[in-house]
Amino acid sequence: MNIYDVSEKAGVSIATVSRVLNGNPNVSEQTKNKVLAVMEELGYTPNIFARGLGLNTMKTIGIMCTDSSDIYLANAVYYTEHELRSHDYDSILCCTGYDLENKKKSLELLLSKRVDAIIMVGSKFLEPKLEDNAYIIAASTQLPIMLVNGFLEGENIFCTLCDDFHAIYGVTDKLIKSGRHSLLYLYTSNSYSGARKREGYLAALSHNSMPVREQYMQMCKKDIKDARDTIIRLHRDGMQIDSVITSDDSLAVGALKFALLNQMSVPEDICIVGYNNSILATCAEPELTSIDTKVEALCVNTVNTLMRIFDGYDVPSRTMISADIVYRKTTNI
Amino acid sequence: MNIYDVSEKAGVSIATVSRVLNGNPNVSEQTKNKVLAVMEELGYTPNIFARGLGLNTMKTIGIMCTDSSDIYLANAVYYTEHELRSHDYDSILCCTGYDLENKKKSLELLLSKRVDAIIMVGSKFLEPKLEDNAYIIAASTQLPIMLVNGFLEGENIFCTLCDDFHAIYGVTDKLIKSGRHSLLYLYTSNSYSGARKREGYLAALSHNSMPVREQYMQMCKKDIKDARDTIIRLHRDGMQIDSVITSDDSLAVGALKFALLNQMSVPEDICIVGYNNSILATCAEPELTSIDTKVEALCVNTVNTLMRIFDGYDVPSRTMISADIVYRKTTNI
DNA sequence: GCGGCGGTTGTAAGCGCTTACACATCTAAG
DNA sequence: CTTAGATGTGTAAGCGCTTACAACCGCCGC
Repeated sequence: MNIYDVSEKAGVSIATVSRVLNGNPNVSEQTKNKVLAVMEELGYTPNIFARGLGLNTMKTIGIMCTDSSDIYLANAVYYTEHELRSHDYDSILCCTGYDLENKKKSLELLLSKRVDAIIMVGSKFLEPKLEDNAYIIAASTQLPIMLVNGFLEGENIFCTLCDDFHAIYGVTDKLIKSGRHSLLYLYTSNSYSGARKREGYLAALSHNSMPVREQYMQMCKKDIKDARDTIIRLHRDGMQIDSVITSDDSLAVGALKFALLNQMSVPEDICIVGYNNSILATCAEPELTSIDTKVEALCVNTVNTLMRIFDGYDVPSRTMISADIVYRKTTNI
Repeated sequence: MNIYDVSEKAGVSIATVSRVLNGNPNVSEQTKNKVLAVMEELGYTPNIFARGLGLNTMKTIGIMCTDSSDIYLANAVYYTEHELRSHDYDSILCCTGYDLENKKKSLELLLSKRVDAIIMVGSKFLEPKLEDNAYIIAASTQLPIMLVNGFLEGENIFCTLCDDFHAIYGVTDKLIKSGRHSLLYLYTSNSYSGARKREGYLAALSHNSMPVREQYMQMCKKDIKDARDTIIRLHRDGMQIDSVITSDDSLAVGALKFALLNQMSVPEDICIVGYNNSILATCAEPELTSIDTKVEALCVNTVNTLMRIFDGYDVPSRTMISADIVYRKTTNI
């Protein structure tokens, strides 16, 4: 079943059929209808490979995601895919994991699939090798590389960022102003976005003339138990803690478990702030104050920027979207 | 940059280059190495479209998922993608939503992409129209349709199911045996898997000679608050409840919130059982007893079955994987 | 009556790859 | 020494589509 079958049955040439297929205006209304009718009748579907061969594009975008089972990233993938589809683009999903070698392989795979652009979700972008990779792609192909909440500078690299700095700055500042002075910052990774959050925390301390104490910035796994145990350990070592600011809701839940074990009341004895405003925030008891990072807006902007690039417009290489603080029961600020 | 450039530079014919590309054994070690060296030097990447044109396959599987932002489905997509990749297949992700018209469009899109099979995740499979669609595909193409925890009968339709019946039967039975007699079953949808769970609940009642009371089977949205409010309403109307069995962890969390509001102690006054053993189960306080539905095993089995189909083996059209009850703090059975 | 001009359609040359078949070598058995 | 068979390589015909170019038609103005 190919274009010849259609052309034969419709009594026209394959060129005409192809024109109808591509919405070329140089076809009389009459012929067009006839061809369309035959296509319908035969249930004809154009062969995407042949088409791609000629056009050398497949209207397909590669999505690289470190871990699509992560709640936050799953949402990002979902919204990205959704928005792409509304623009008539498909996506090939590539879950790379955090291993650099795998990322590189995924990148090559997407390139070999002749995707029209690559959207990266959840990469850390502080790893020199990955930077190299992104640079190499951007340089060797004209492929736009879109980073969702990541940052790299480069010819064809475009970033849509959440304003993590001001989000963390905002809550930290409010907590301090409300009288808190032992603020633990618990984070999971040294990603670009992670670095911005950390800066926000530090800036708030500094603007309030509070000392920076290294042990009050602790890294742990993105895991409820690991977060809980980290705080338990710190507490046992005598650390005073009246607030926990985290880089992910799961850590905040860990903090909540710690408070429960120690019979500390939340938010009186200890304030807890989550991040990403995921379902964990409303699942927790009491419900978590959390930062809404506007995943959907981030993804929509990323895709729209990409579409503008395809259309030949100049676009800013960097867009910042501000986050919201969602106040719930784990703070009284 | 194409196969001709490589063949010329290597001083061989394009056929030889193609053979090297495809691992055809009829190439001398010497020539092969020369060709590989030239490819490397030129940074040659075969054009996937041309390849697809010749082979009429792209080693790509379409994944249809109703909502990849759902925790359970995100996991399923993740494992499926992962397993496919380990078999050297790519996936095109299509989030269809629950609208039938969209599902149909997604189906057509995947077909037009010439995917080699379709894996459906999270479809309800009780909707007549969708069945029709699946039947049409299965009949009109030779495309295998793989259902992850869904059930349809048809020529090229293969299902990997979680044994939801025995999972729910098991907990319900244990609860009854431990003395509970007012067991509320809270569920979200009338999917195939949902129907099996319900049957499990009913069977357990019946085997313990307990009456079936319609109002003890309640449907609500997959949403913490909606579940909570549903139970609050029932309770206010005077319903006795000493156990809540749910079809999703989020509903169980809702039940937990109800218990908290009513100062009922868990599990003494009320036992609560979740489903899917998601992160919500360990996020909740107390942690939820939940059913581990073995998503990974389900997905791995689905992909492996597909690979066997591709290799020409006969495979069962239906595989059942048993679920585990993970005992935590919301039950004392 | 003729050239020219839109509008419409057809012809044929790719796009980059796979692969059946043909052909050339070389080996080993008869 | 011949020859069947194994082994390695090349030729060329697709795969189904796009599109530049050519060709045709009817119609206009001169």
